[in-house]
Amino acid sequence: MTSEAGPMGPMGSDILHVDMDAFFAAVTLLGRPELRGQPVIIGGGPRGVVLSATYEARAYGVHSAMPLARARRLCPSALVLPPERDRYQEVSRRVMAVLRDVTPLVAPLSVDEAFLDVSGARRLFGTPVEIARMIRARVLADEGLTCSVGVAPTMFVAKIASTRCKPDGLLVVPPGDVLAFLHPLPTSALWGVGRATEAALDRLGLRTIGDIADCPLLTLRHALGDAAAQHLHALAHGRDERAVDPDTTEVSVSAEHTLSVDVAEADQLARELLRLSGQVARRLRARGRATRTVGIKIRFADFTTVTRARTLREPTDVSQEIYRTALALFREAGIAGRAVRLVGVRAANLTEAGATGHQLAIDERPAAWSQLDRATDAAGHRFGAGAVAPASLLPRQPPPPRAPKPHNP
DNA sequence: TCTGGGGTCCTAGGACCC
DNA sequence: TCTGGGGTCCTAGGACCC
Repeated sequence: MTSEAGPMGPMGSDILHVDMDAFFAAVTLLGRPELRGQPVIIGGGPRGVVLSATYEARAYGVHSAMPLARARRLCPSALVLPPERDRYQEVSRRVMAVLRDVTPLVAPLSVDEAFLDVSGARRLFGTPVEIARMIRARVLADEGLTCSVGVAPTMFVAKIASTRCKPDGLLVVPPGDVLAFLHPLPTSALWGVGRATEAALDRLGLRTIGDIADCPLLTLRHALGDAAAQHLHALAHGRDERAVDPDTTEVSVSAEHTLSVDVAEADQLARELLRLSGQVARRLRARGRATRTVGIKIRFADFTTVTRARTLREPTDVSQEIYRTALALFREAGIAGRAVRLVGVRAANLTEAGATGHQLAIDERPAAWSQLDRATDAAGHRFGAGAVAPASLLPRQPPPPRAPKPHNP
């Protein structure tokens, strides 16, 4: 709980939301300056979606999460480039470091967004607005990238503010202006209102945030359930008790993959589960964590999705154990023969690795599997991820030429 | 339009315990 | 024998976010 007030008191606009503009596209364009000013879309794959698009492409109606096929139709002149995730991560780390130079109270929301509580930084760096200007200038000078910053008394108002001043903007919402700022906005501007909730609100005749504020809580509760109703009602009145929390400990780790064509063959799906289990386990080990609940996700050709999960007696970070559980879940799910478009593996219920004494079955020699993982991780560090893989994941060799049958006269 | 991959949080129902 | 109520843990599904 960081409720300490800055020199302006607890009611100042001390929360910043920093949001990079068209982040993936902007970073990619740093390496391709000749493309500046043109419609560029980041995305790829036979069944891909738009991950990011320049504002020139957005002018044609292209936006994030849109199927690439549709984006291409809307904007045939756009250049579609593959994502460069490592570069995005790298730039993200440096931008977050700029923010942490201002205050340790930085809560990253994703690679390209973060909240800051600057109430303790006034003495060093000035008012929140001055800090926002400084951050924008430094990110531009250091990285050649623009960002938009919302400044407000609460996290969610700061977030809406940054969204409404994009791109390359700065918007301050003083405490006294919060309700006048919020109430005319459509319900969908609220954090937590997506398609389904917007439709439910619409059925109640609620179109703006002001409408929600005026609606009795009980009515909202019937339509949305307890938690969502409370949440939205509070937000609509400008109330948001959350503090900027720099703790970023994950609750789960997952890996999933959409196959380039639908697959019904069990062996091929099992190989995919093996690969994804390895990815999940490797990430767990890299973070020093272990999982007690292993889950799988299967999406069929018709887009219906099932999940299955199993909680283990002891946490594990061993690739083979995660795979064995995932495979058992897959076999027990009774979906043999159906055409699958996506498979996923998830680890939840995370603990610190080694926090509990390993109590292991004697017959399965997990110590040996664990050693294999460590060796694989080390090789991955030296030779790049994927340098060492289970034999069943290696590209399949053509069958060896058949030896001529010995003549046995 | 034909829908990625990484996450978080909530709900509802069942098992189990007291 | 018909029958409470609360708490915790687990699973499946879904909404939502970037």
